[in-house]
Amino acid sequence: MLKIDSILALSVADACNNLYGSKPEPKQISVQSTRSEFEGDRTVVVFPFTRLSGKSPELTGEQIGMYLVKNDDNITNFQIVKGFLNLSVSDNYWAKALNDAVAEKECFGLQAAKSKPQVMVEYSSPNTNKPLHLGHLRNNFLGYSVSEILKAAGHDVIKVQIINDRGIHICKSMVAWKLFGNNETPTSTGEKGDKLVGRYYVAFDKAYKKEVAEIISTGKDEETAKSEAPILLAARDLLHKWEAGDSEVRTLWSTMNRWVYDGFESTYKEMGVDFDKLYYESDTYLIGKSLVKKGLADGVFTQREDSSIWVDLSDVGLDEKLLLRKDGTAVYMTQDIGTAILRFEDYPSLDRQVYTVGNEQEYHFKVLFEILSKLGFPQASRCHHLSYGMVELPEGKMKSREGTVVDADDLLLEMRTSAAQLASEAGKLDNIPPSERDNLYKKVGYGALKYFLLKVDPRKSMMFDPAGSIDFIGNTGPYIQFNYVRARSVLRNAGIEDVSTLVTPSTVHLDNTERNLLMTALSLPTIIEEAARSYDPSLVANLCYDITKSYSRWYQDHPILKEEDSDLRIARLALCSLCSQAIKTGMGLLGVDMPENM
RNA sequence: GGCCCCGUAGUUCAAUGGAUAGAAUAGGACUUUCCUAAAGUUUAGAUGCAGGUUCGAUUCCUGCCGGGGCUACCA
Repeated sequence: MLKIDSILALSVADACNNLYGSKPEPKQISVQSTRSEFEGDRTVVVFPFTRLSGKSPELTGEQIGMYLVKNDDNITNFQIVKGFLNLSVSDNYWAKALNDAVAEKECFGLQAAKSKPQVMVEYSSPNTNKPLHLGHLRNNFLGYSVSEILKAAGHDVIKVQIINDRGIHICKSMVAWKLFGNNETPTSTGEKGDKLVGRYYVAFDKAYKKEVAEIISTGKDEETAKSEAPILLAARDLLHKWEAGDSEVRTLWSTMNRWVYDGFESTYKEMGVDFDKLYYESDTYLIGKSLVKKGLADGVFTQREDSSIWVDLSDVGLDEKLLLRKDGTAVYMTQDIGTAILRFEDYPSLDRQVYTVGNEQEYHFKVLFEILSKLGFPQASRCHHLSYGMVELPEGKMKSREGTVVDADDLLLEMRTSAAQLASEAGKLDNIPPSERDNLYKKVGYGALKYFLLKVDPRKSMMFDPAGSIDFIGNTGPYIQFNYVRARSVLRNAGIEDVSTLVTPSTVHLDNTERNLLMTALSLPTIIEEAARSYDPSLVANLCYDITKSYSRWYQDHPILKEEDSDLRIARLALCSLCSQAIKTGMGLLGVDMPENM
């Protein structure tokens, strides 16, 4: 929806009112881009107005078209094709639209900061026993991008994650490290902390299975063997000591967690994502427990005879859900209630929370939001589960047991080296000072990866083929970067310091290709709004591609610097500036850095 | 069994109920004395099946077929 479309919608409503005595419903007025094979810029679908006119679509279009040309200065001409009214918009209007957008410079497309409600976006929230993998990359890029998009749309955004730092799984790594670790540390081995701890988690599993097999071979059944394996008992013992606050256990726990956090931190830094605040499960699960007990006292929850506590959601079409075990220990939901409410207390003006979590947890979040609602939080109805699909490999889901997990650090490294290799093969390195090369490889390699993961509708599961690697040509991040670089190069060669000096005279006539390019670039503000409303970065990614594709086609046969008509030259430089700015802003919202040379 | 999501060119992705369903890639044919060829031009190729709603359906409704997920006192 462009500005011109809102103007046209009003004019069309006027036309109907004057011609037929009543206005159509706003949503019946549909304005879209005119298909390139027809003359005109914007197209109004006239079918909905035939009810008002009582005439054929052609005749109705004819009458509205004539009215518009006569009464709206922006419209110079019209044509009817079937039930479609194709309108030609004046050169004057396009020149002004171009000038207005260029004058906004880097603010084009953005709304005033913090002009809309405060939103919290949670993303990442990994398990501290496993290094980050491809699925986390989608999660992180998505959460980061949605945060940036919400900011661009005017929201005050707080980026957070919940760190799952407590429970039996952590104790397993701790046991294994105590048994087999020989006091290794990330410093002593030179290994990333998350990888080191992940290795001991695997070591636990291996030792556990071995013990289970041994017990079974002595004649016991599998069930018994699984619950009696000494290493598991040792892990449980650690958990009890942890909960009792045993200082030795707590020290080891915080030491090993520190290793993991440091490892994650370096990966986050590499990915270019960040957080404003971190929440730890070890801090929130007790809050959750007390809130559940309070809810019980307030009559929101119910207690069974075995003393377990439940919430009954059958009134909203869901089931009963356990909130506290009969032994009084917390479940996942307990902690999430505690975390959510703690956040509302931490940020009193928080309008809603957005949870970036895989789609297998849709039910969980439905339940969580219902519970928050029952507890009297009006924000609950605006909370949103940003539910995304899995990243699948050609052979199916990633499975750590089968060793098909695509490690995040490995993939980032691979993207960097592929970018380096391609740059060198294409002979691009002469333009790039050696000191800037690594930085460029990151921009291009990570740009390819982020764009690849974000251009797909988040809700859909997507395919990644490790053997095929991610492209750098075609509909890719580097394609967009490359055209940005060319556009920037033109502006540099033209010696344009301040783009707001590029004022296109109102008499300049832009051809079809140019007007289409302009219209595409001008849709950035609306697309950002839509993307914010639907929590969908793919809309922004697709627009960046559309602009780039149009730009690249146009660039091919429209000289800019060599254009002799000085007014037209200014208009083209302005277009060049607007497109490069729109692309840079859009890609920035995806977390993709744009190089100035490549 | 119940509930939810998804089926579009060989492949990976698009398409507020609108015109002849768009791209990319892989295949065929081309373009470089010209602002960065990681580019551009051109050719060929798809809505799972069957109904319904209406001026018009990839989109909305029903059934079927196929794929995935959820349905734990796991996280």
